[in-house]
Amino acid sequence: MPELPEIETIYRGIEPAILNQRISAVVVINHQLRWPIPKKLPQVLTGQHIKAIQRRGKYLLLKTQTGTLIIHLGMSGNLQLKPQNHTLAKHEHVNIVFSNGLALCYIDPRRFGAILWTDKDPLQHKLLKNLGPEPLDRDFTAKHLFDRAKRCHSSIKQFIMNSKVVVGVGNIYANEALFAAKINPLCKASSVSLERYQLLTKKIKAILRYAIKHGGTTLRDYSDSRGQKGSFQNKLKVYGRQGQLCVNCKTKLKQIRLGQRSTVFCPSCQNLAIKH
DNA sequence: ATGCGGACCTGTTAGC
DNA sequence: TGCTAACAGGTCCGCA
Repeated sequence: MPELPEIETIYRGIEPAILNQRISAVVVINHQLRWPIPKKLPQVLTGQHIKAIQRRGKYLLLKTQTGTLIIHLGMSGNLQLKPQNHTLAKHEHVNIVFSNGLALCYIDPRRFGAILWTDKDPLQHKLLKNLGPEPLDRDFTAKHLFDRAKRCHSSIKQFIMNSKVVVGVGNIYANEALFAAKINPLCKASSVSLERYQLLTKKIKAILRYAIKHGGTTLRDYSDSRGQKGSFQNKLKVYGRQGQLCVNCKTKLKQIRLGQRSTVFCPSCQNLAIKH
């Protein structure tokens, strides 16, 4: 489900509803996510206030007086705001109930997501401390990619999907950004020129911003915290369009698998190998 | 240090 | 119609 634009959309939806709110109850229906939800969570959270909410890559951080709740939505997770007396959805695993009567509901069919607690600096948590820069921040630059790529042997697509290189670029937006920058996804990251990385950096930023503006991409079941679907799926130029014609040159789009992920590109427009 | 495949899960769809 | 296999928005872990 969620890449950076989807997480950002969820973040913007829940922030005004739960900031400074008091947690009146925490109900865990199923502890078994990617890692077990800490047993002590209801005890730790109840009575606390949400002091700040932050997104780091695809992680959401909910800070209270005593620590931080680290939430990752995995492949199929979602957060929904509902009245506290709502009926439970299928695959609804956690409810965080606030004194304003709203419940923040964690729903995740595949349970690849995670809900963890830390009382230390969350950015130094094992899962977050090695993350690369935020793609929409100033320190995400062409030079950063170019320098980092020198010691990388993988393809450009796997390179930009590596969260140690840059966070938030998942399969959909990796495909779209490489198409926009006219780079073949199979091309070695180390063979891409600084000039081409300048174009790619611009395209990644532009596509992520544009997707956020459109509320993210709803392929099957993604929706924001109020149940609203995204619309960026209508703007996709290559992802999911294998066999259809390139919007630029009418060549048939090709699909391959790269690192077990579906990869779609235009063999004509994205012909950049070593040259640029 | 880097890279690869497997693992974690359920649901939907394509193909026979 | 029904069964099976492949695939789906992520990413950690163990091993080479």
